[in-house]
Amino acid sequence: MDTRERLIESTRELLWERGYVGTSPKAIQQRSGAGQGSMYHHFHGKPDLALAAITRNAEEMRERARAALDGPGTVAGRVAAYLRRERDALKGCPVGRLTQDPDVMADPELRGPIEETFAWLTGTLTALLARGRADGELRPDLDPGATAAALVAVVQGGYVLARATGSPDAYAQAVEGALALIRFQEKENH
Amino acid sequence: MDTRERLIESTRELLWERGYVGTSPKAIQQRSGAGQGSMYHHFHGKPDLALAAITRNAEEMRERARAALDGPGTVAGRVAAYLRRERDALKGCPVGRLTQDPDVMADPELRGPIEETFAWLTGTLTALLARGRADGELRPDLDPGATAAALVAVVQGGYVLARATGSPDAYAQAVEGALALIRFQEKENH
DNA sequence: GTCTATATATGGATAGAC
DNA sequence: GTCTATCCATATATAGAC
Repeated sequence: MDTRERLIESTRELLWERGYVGTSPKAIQQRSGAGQGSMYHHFHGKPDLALAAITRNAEEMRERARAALDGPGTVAGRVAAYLRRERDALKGCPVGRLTQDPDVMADPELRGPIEETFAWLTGTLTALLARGRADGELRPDLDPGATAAALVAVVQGGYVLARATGSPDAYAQAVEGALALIRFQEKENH
Repeated sequence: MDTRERLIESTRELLWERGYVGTSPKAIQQRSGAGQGSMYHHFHGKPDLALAAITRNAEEMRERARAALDGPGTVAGRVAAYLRRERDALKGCPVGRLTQDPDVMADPELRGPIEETFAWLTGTLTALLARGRADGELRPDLDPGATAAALVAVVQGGYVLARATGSPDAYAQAVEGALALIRFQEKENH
């Protein structure tokens, strides 16, 4: 991995662990093994480097979600696969956590990938649920948009609970609670 | 309001807006109108002052939740009242946002009130749902603990969605999606 | 491309006068 | 209780040598 790449990867990790305000250029240099001059040669500064890191975190999150949601099985099964996907719940969501970062949200460039990612995710889930409803797998009165928003929120909130309690179990419990509720939206004899 | 009180209130706001790492002593002094010496006279330092502010944020959050959950009506109605309670969704949760703050979570003292608050909240909701089930209002196969976790997660995740999209509507949508699912847990002729 | 030197502001606090 | 002075480390760069 070349220097530029190591800088991006180190920044990705640090943004995930400590957020934008909590991540200093010095910390990035130490983790990546790159020197001061090296970092400022490859990037204009902290915001520039952060943009590269955030963009990549967002892409990876979409890729992982797509993999679970595009899988085989029923709509309800794919939603379950997505929610139960292996996650390090205590680390939280690398994209969602940035919504709490005032300096990130204040900068339209940095904020962009975050906004897009959540729009894409809820949109994709909405379309999937709508298809399940059209196919007769799900109840006709289910609201795809609201349900999708609730599901994405359960994931994001599940991370908060896991961190608050110090245990990944809290995430799992929230997810299982949501899936149990979804179960009643599946029509009996489909 | 005396100086000590203004310091706590200003810190509460700043922790809410910018988190712990993003809040400097100088910013606290400016917002509260207190001088350097004044702040260090009343508190030993940033962590000490933050503890007072976090404790108060946690107490207020419990108080507000209790007010909605202890209200009149059915169990499902009280849950709905809690979820729909007036909130500034774009500001996020003053307690939940701190779970993303590495320096807060690393300090057992600062972390304490956060852990307690979420334990209390999910516990209270669990008990309420269990009562609804025992009373025959809710389906007998509903899992109170998992459902409570899912509901708390929807609230916390709803804040994330609101901030990510820049609109409080995202919060409202997630909440309504969850409430629609809960509706199917109510028994027909109770 | 990488390194070292240098620079200004801020973070977070202590000391002592009033 | 509050104010001013002072302190050392870190944040966030820029400049220029190699």
